[in-house]
Amino acid sequence: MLVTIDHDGPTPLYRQLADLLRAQIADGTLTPNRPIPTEQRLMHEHEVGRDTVRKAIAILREEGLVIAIRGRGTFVAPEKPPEQ
Amino acid sequence: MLVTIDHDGPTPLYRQLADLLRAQIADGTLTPNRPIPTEQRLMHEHEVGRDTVRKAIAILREEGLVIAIRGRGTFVAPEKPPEQ
DNA sequence: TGGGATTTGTTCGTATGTATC
DNA sequence: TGATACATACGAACAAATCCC
Repeated sequence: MLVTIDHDGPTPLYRQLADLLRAQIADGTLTPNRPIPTEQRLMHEHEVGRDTVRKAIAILREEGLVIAIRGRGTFVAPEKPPEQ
Repeated sequence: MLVTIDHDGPTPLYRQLADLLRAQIADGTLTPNRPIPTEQRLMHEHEVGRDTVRKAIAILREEGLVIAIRGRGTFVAPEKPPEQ
């Protein structure tokens, strides 16, 4: 993963991180029913605070892309059946 | 609770909110040793920012009406014994 | 059975930047 | 200039659920 967070740009960090994770779900780097990195890992990998990580994940949760379970982790949502 | 915050009037929002909460303590809507609504709840209920909520609560803290505890909440101060 | 580690959830504390009036 | 107000960002403490030995 070469995509990084721009700590200086105008785009909020939490939105950049949400975009990054969303892209990883879209391209298969993160797969359905499997956990995404923990908040701690995301904090350290991207050098952001927990607040930023949680805001990013909150966006993905609202979008239905991930499901967070206390004590277990946050998982990529099951694949949505193709709508017709 | 019908009292609302006037977002357009001349009175600062944080002072309106402080007045509102103080009134709720006075009339028993908020009771001693019990938590007042969280910052998040106050933000959403009154449609103001966190900054405004915290400024309002800061006033009540200075007045000794509430006590804030990190990780727990903000509580109406114990009843003051009648002074004689 | 128990206890510690992990992980997400909640809440207040603090600082900075921007915009508006 | 200063006060008001919101958004962003990091921290700290506590709570609850889960996992593992």
